[in-house]
Amino acid sequence: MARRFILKANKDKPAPKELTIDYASQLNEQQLAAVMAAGGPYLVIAGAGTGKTRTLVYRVAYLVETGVAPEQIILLTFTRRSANEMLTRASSILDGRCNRVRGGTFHAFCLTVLKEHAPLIGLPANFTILDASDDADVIDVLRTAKRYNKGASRFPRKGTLQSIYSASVNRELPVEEVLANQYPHFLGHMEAIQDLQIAYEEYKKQHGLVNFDDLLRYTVDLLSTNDTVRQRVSTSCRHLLVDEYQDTNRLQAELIYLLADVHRNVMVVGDDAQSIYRFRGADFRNIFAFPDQYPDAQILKLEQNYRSTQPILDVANYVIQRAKHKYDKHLFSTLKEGELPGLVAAPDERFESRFVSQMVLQLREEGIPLGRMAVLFRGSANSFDLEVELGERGIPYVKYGGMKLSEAAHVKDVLAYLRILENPKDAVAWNRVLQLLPGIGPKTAQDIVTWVTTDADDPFALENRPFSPRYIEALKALFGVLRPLLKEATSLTHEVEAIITYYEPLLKQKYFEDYPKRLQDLEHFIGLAENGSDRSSFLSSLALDPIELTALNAVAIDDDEAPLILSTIHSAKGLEFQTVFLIHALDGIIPSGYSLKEEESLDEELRLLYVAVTRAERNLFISYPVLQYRRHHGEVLSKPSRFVDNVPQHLLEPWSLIEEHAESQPDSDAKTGKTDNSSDEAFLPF
DNA sequence: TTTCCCAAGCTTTTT
DNA sequence: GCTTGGGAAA
Repeated sequence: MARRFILKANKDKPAPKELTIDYASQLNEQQLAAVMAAGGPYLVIAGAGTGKTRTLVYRVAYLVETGVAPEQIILLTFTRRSANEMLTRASSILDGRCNRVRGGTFHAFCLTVLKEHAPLIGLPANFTILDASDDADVIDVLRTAKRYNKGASRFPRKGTLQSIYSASVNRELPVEEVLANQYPHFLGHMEAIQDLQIAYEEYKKQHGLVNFDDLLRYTVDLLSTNDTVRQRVSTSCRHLLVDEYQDTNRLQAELIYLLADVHRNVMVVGDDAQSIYRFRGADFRNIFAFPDQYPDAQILKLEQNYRSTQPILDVANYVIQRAKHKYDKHLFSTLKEGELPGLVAAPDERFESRFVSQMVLQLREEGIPLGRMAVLFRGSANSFDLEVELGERGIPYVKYGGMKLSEAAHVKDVLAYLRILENPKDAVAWNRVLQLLPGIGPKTAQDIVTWVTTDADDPFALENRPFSPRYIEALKALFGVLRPLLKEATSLTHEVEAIITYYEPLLKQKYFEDYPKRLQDLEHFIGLAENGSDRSSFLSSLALDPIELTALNAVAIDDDEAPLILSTIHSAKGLEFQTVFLIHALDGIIPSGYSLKEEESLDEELRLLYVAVTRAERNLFISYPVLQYRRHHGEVLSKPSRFVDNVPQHLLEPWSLIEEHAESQPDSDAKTGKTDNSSDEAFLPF
């Protein structure tokens, strides 16, 4: 029988200093309860726009003010962007005292733990982090080596294998089950897939390679098997704050549990109606399992929405109640009045883009800054047409969720050289670098990688090596650049410059059509390296927090005014905007065509739409093109998203677009039944 | 073994 | 449209 011992307050202790922040006046009752909560486990259920971020920010400040050492507070979030934002806000309300609070993604946190304890789990301290495509490349090398690609029936491709293994780690399920659930057509290859996985795990360990999943998994392994380390790490995080708990997967929930081992001061915040990472193993049921995991957990709720007007919330409420799995949510706002959200039927994609750009300009005229408006969409390709239009009209924008700088082939090439310097056993990097040389293909690269990564003293030794004259000069040139950089400690900037000087001719040869554009990216890259501290953290931060390619260009275009935001719905999570445009609201896009088979994934698409709608504060436009271009079919009549179709007109007002000077109305398609005389109209001058 | 060319297949969301 | 796999020439 466990006993409880009550520690009495120390009467002699000086009274706590007065709090600098007047919490009661800045927070509502529910928020205040969460902010001033004592230690122990808490589950905070917070609907969209109810001040979740605000609550976390004040909680951090409150803890610091009441004497918790800032570095013992850990704020775990989903993106580095939101962690930074929260910590900046906390620091600003508390005159910088929150500066040393630790915050970041699960992955980044795990990285710091692993860097410190790498040897304990058989990893070299200079291990490299693989992004998803590097990870797939490792798998591909082994897949080819084992000749699985030669079989009679189709074997999964590298990317598919990567997803299979990743799902198995994140959901803590055997590969067998992942195959049965998601890839039944590959069940015939089960043994080969399992065998390949063993080889793959072995290969990664041998070459000091760690993928995103490994960061989580190794940390959980380390903390659950090593009591000393667990207690030490847990003690160093006296207060755990976890944002977006509905998007954690089993592994992450387990990690939190281990981190809270010593003190159980863990506050998780989330909204089950906003869970949108099922594809990555997230399970919104985690949030309901929390009280089972922590039987003494207290449940707090934030219910009042401060973000949006009631008409916007009415649409959100209407939408979410269509879910098969019902949510106990009904958002209400203090802002009763507001514009009715619009459902814009554009004749085609061009019209939709013109509508958005014109409306953006009009609203800017009315005084709304560009940076307070956002265009959201399901997949990053959905905004291509709009991007062209914005470019033509000279409207600056940043796009989140598109191509990342570090995903561009030429940047990956340069990163590969750096990775070799960091970890000379990094076989993926070697492979990439070697295959850039004329005369070296997959086979030769493999052979060279073997001898280069097994020689402990000097990877660049050529004596007794079975090289061929076909490529030896090129190889010597490569080694000639890398060897001095590896031997002598120089600055990161110098390394990057030396590498780019060497790489430039190769770049010119490989991409002669658009090589100046790529060279420009590399110039940006040098700039980043100049700001980066050391090579190791530069590489890992690029892997864990890749830089949006358009962000760099947008800064170049205009640095006076914050640009318009273009973002996938996923990347817009947790953010809010004065005006939101949701474009391409089509059946097959949102909900995505892939989700139609399963009720559960269909629900997730619905939650995604819910997230998009609840980003808006004042104006919301949902638009879709009536004619859609489809690759093999040409122009096709599309179906508006089933989620917004048939929303009563008093909630979502139909708009139609009329060409200026045109006599006749554009084809109002009878099937949609939307364009009638009561519709609002927007004019599109040329 | 590399490299070049052509056909076929796939194509969401992210750390 | 872009990657991947196969086949053939160098």
